[in-house]
Amino acid sequence: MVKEAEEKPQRRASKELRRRQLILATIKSIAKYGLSDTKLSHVSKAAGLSQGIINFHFKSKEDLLIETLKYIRDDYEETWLKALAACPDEPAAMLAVLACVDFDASAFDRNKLAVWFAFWGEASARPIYRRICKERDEGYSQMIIDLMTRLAEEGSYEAVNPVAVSTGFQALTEGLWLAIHLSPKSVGREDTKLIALEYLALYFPQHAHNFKE
Amino acid sequence: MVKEAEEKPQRRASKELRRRQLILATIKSIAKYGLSDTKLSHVSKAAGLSQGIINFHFKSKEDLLIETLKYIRDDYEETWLKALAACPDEPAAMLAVLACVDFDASAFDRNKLAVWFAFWGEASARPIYRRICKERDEGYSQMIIDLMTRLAEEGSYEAVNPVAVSTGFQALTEGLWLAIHLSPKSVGREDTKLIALEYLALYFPQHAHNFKE
Amino acid sequence: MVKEAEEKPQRRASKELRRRQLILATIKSIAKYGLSDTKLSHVSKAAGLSQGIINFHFKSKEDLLIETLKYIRDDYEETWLKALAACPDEPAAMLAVLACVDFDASAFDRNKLAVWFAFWGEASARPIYRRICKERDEGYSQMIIDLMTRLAEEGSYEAVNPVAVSTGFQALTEGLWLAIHLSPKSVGREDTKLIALEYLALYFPQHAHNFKE
Amino acid sequence: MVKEAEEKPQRRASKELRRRQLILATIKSIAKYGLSDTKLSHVSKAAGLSQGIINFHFKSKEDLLIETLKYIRDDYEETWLKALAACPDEPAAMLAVLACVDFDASAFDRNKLAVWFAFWGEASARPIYRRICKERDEGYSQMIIDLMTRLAEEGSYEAVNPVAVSTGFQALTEGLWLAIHLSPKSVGREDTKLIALEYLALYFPQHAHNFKE
DNA sequence: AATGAATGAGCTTTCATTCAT
DNA sequence: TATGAATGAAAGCTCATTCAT
Repeated sequence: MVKEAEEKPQRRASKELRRRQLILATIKSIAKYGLSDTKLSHVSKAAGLSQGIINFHFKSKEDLLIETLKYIRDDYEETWLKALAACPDEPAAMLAVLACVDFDASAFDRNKLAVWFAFWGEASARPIYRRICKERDEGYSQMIIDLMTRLAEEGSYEAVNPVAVSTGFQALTEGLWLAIHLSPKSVGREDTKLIALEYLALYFPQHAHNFKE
Repeated sequence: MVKEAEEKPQRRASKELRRRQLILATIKSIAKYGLSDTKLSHVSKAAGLSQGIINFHFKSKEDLLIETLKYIRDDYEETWLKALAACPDEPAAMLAVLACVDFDASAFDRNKLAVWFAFWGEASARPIYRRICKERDEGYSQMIIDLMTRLAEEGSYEAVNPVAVSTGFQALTEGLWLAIHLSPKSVGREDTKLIALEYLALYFPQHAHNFKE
Repeated sequence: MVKEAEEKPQRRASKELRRRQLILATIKSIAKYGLSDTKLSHVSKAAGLSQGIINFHFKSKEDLLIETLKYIRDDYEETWLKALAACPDEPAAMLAVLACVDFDASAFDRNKLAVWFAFWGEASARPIYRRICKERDEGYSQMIIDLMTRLAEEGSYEAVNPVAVSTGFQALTEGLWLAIHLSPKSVGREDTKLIALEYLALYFPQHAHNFKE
Repeated sequence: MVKEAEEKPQRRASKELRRRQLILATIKSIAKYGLSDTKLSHVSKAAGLSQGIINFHFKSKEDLLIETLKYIRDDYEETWLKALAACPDEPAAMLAVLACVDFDASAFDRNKLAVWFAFWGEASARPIYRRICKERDEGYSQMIIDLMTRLAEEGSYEAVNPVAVSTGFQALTEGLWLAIHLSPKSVGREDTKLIALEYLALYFPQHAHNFKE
């Protein structure tokens, strides 16, 4: 029987599944209760499992939190990599996709946003969080710089400093996230998307048509 | 010696003074330990006072945290109001001042920055924090909109939507804060200041000279 | 050895068993330290368990106290119901049994007596205690009234007002408890029993023979 | 001036007044909050004075409580001594007065009643309270025994054992107090007074006319 | 692999007491 | 005498972690 042969891998898979399940429950709990009020009992309850389960799958609560942060770090990267993969290999189009994906219904998740802010909030006190947060930014940042560099060569954008503009672009995006985070009802994702696109259009006016919705 | 005065605070200080002293100690503690790891013992120790003192001057730990948040909200407003008061009453100059003040050595305080992120991190879970954070933004935001509206009338900036540009500007500033917050060593306040100023220059090119350092 | 079983309680006991165990420890503690000096540490130590156990099985200390009061309320009722069940169904005999059971070695428990006084002492300040104390009295009182009514019909006790006599009888009993409570060494349970029986004999002289020991 | 001569005594008197004031506030607080929830802040507030005042006039909180108990002990004795003084020197009349005074509007004070129960509640744990409570009973008890002995000699009450009847009488009175304490709304002082008087009438039928209202 | 009762360190909070004013 | 800010020991309670089942 095939089943027998798969038994062991299945068990491993199931273990991995449990961890995933608990990480997703942690994301929900952080969004709902905040990082400082997230208890393991919230998490296990949200996962529909028993109290002690977490210390069985994670070394400690701290470990669970770090794994949760790593999860959303990887998840974020995956999201924009996928978006880029589904788009023509032209820097302007790709930048436009990146500007959009952060605010698109398909990828945007209020809970994950809350988790980012939660860990950013503790970053000054916990180097490990800071490191993982920065890892997220660095990959993304490098991609933006590359794209802007390619774009700057395509057009005549000699004045544009890709590093600075990329820093600004990323800052703008994350600042707009804050606006949504604080005022989900009054700040819409459509508006913020337009603001991010316009930023690109201002710096790369010859490709402005790429940065219209 | 000045030190003596600090080590042995007057045994009987005014209530308002003590509260201030404790709030300042709370800011330090949040920056150092994070919001979720700030203990009252940290705060009272940082203030050089006894354990019980906090519940004597504040209803509870939660109350202390809220008062701390209100304190930095008011402190922030005071800072930019003062900066504006010391500057000629011209919208472009005033916007430039606002762009600079957030990154100027005179006003910038890494601890307070950490406190902002700490509370933003809990904002999704605690409406009271969210409300106070938004109050900070609203006054500032309104001032930016007013200035941009005046500037738009001065020059021929018909295409500029002051509300959207102001949202972007504030987002950019706060996003740049995040970059500093996460990478204090690699992201300099001079660089971020230039990025913020350039944002203004892009939208208001006829006043670009105002937005050079 | 039996001792071992007591010293090392089963690590996993049923919830109901633990609650009972903690309530009994609470009774001991109240008798020993008084209500105002009963600490959770006394209780958990008396139960041979750890500090945190109480908040695991009871919402709060207050909840534990209320459950303790309910326990002795129910325990008291059970005691006299059992005593009545073991006695012929004749009102005079039954009244005699009720007069005796409160002072009989078999049912009398100095600790529980102390607990009653402890809660009576707080009754004016805490409606919830008052309510539970009254519940105890009401069931008992009704039984006394019924028996006296039956007895009054049997003999020619037209002058006897069962409600008033029952109130007096219950008051006498509880007052005698106070005498024992305050002077356990000089006031004996045999003496008080005789006083209570004589009260009945005075009101129901035709059945006086029932009210001799 | 006379004033100078009196200055010192006045000061002492004023000190005594303060203590009295604080003891009265303690009685109110115990009735309102219970003994276990009576805080010095309640007492000083009820007295309209400042926090630290109590440790100035009493060695400690415990000392204040003991003095409060002594106060109501003396106050109680004073009450029935005065009532006896205003009554003809005949044992039956005097017993009737004693039966009444405990329930008479003139002397009855719900707060003091609550204080008695509060201290009785702690009596099993605190010998000092027990001692003072017993002191109250003893003087009163002796007076009752004396009166009953005199009465027994007057009439032909050979069968009456003054000690036992006196114990019963006092128990009845205190038990009726409990009924009032627990159910101030449903148990009236008129009813309890009649029950106490009837007890005397039953034991001393030849003087029954003395024990009618 | 999973449960959930039990633990106990560590937190916030209370409050009698002290003491500079 | 009197005040009330300050202290700090001690309490109740929380909750990550453990472990018998």
